[in-house]
Amino acid sequence: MRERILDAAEQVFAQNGFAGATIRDIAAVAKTQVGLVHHHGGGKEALFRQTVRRRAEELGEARQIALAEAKAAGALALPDILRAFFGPYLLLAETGPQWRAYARLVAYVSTDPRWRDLAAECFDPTAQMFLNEIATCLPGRARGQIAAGFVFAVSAMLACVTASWRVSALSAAPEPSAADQLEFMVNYCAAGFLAVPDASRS
Amino acid sequence: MRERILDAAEQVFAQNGFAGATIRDIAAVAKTQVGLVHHHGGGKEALFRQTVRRRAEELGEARQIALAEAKAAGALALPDILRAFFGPYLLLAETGPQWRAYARLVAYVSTDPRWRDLAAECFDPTAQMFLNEIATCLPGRARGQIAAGFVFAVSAMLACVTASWRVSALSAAPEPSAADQLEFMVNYCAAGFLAVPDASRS
DNA sequence: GTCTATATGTAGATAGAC
DNA sequence: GTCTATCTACATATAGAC
Repeated sequence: MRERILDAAEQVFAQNGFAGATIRDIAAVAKTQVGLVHHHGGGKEALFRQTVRRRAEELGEARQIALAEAKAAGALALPDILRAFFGPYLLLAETGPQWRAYARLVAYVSTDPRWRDLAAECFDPTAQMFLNEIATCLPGRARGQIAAGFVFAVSAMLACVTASWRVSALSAAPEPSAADQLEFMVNYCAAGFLAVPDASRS
Repeated sequence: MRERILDAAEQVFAQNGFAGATIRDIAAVAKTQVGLVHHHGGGKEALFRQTVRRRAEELGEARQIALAEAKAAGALALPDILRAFFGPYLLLAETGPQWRAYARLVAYVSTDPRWRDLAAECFDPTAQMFLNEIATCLPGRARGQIAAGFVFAVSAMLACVTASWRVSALSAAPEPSAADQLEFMVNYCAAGFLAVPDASRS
């Protein structure tokens, strides 16, 4: 039951945001009662935090494994690092709508200062790990610039999933495959990072 | 009075999203009554649409003027186009918190399918104009790829404004000046666009 | 146009039977 | 653990006096 409620909560929160979601909607999706959602979820806010945390853990682990595998395969270049970051999520996003909906949740959490602590708890450890790898590929760049480039890359990835309908509307083109999206993002962001001027040579 | 209500609505909507905002909050910020907000705004949804439209028009005009001025100054290169797109907003964002809050509103509208028509109405005309200019700089690239790169650039700009606190948190660096942010984004996105492979030469 | 008062619905949360 | 019934608060919206 607990799992079913979390699944339902995730879907409703992703679709409507925190304020727009209602316990009643969640109960309806989970085919259960309002009281049970409270019983298992511990209130609306606690339920929200649980849903974000649950997938953040799984995704963070997949990314760290992908990074470790890329490292084992040889010296890490910038595109390899980005692929290890983007790839696991795009793979998961293909497994079903739940992981696609999660992108909206992450976008929601990572731009709202209200969830600052949740974002820090769920996303910062993995982010710092990738930031360190990127920094070793780009010696001489200021840490702030690398962090800015990384936040751009994350927002691009989220836009890729949450706003693909806008890309289609603007270009009258069909949606590309996940593999094409991955290569596009890796190329775009790697080039963007390399364009950051080296602060130590000026 | 109407202006004061729109100002208040914009602030509250940007801070809490559509569902999280309440007419009561808006009335309180505008220092007026709930009934008046309905009277002038025509209901919550109509009020929301008005707030988004009002600034979209002003921003779109500023961008088109910047583009025309850049064109008059000589041949348009990719960084010139991006500067004409990013620059006007970053300038406005420095004039006060209202324009900074607007970035959250735009991010909200442009990722939620519920506001699809509003996004199309407010943002597409200007977007198409810039897409066309970018396309002439990048002959041979598929329109879909250019649109994807453009959506990335927009999301990066929004992230720059709405998630600058996350950049600071990740890097322990102070926030850069608006001029530095502009140059960073122009460099990053221009390089990203140029990395898109030419579909006509394969 | 402005304000008070109110109608109507629905939110989150809980109490208590089984 | 599960379900029904209900409490309390606050949401949008409107009616009607001034």
